[in-house]
Amino acid sequence: MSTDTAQRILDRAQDLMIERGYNAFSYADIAEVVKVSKATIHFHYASKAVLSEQVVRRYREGVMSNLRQLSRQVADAPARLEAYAGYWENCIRTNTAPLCMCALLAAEMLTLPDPVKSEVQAFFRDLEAWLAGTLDDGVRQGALRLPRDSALEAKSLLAVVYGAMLTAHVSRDAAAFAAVVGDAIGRLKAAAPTPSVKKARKRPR
Amino acid sequence: MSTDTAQRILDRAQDLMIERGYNAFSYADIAEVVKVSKATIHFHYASKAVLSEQVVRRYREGVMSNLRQLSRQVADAPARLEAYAGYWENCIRTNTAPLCMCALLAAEMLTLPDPVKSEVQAFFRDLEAWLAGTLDDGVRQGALRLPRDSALEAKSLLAVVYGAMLTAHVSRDAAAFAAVVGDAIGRLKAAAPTPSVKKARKRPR
DNA sequence: GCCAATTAACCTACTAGTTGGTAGAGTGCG
DNA sequence: CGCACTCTACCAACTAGTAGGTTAATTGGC
Repeated sequence: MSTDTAQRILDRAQDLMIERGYNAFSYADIAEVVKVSKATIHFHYASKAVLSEQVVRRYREGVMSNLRQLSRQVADAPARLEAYAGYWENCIRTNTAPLCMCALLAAEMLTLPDPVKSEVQAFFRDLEAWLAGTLDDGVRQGALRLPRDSALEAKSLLAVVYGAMLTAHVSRDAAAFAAVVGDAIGRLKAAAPTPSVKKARKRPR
Repeated sequence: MSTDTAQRILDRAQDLMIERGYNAFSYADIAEVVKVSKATIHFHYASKAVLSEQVVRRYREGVMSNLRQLSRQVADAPARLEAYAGYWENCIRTNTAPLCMCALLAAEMLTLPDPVKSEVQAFFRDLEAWLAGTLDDGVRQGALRLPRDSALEAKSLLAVVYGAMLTAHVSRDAAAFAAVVGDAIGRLKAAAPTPSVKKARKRPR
């Protein structure tokens, strides 16, 4: 079935882009693994730019969908941030994905085709907004205390997570990632802490 | 003169690697600008791996030399950190170098030749050590107060700087870099601040 | 229900251009 | 001379992308 082939091409392209970014993968790489000819890839995706754009768009939508789900499932804002950080710590530790695809693409920004560039920008815009929203939730819950406004704190947290991801990637040190990001989140917790496991009263909104 | 050609090749290779990283520049790109043939580049640098390794090594040595000089010239640790951050803020704002070359190479890590990989690792090792040293200086001077040990704080600061660099690069927003990094440094300043210019007593070790 | 036309999906074989790298022939200088 | 350096001319392998043809399923007219 065709849908299947198109999906499998997209899947493998994503794998390759997570591993190598934009400049270091080729149609031939995909063709080899998916067991189709390069022409088939061109049939489904007119150009490398189009294929890459769709990969990043789907990646972004997937991430944002997961984050929205996380927001629904974990009301407590600090716990939600820790779950987010924990996800990446796990990816790094198990080498599932040692780096967020968009961190890699961000570095390659100047060499990306415009549509891909836009998707990467959208990714960080959305992620930063989610972080800011979660920080606001935490303030409303009385579980977080922000030294600065949530917009700046979200930018800072985003920077810490992606910077820690990058440096941990270089030294292959998942523990360093966990320590740095854990510390950054811990700093935002309200001074009077919920003593570990005592669940904050669950309350809609 | 040959030295001159070799130098010019190295210079231009560095420019290209700062702009595009490892995977998106070619011998032809260099040859065109330096006005020599590709064969000449191969005469001076046997392979792309060797050339890149030397570029990164020189870059690293240059950066570390500048940082040591900064340590000598600016005794006050917070001011030293701010000078370091200010350097990058300027690079980003004026688009001199919108991203540290090693940030880009860190993202490309999995596709780098081994010798280049090692150089990138050495870069971050050295930079982190310099930051830790500066933080220690600040504590000794009474100008900084670290919530955690200097090794972890250095890792955190490194992550903030490189993460902010990456995200600012995506959104082309030097102000965001300055705000995030400035905040991170500000947080480390001792609660009772030296009122701006009062120099801490200079004391060897 | 049957046959012709169309279409989606895929192929092989190719293009033009680029990649890193090499061979070997100058060139100019001490 | 011999040596350091640079060149032209080439290579095989790879790049994204194209041309043109082959299936097999789907559609529409009768």
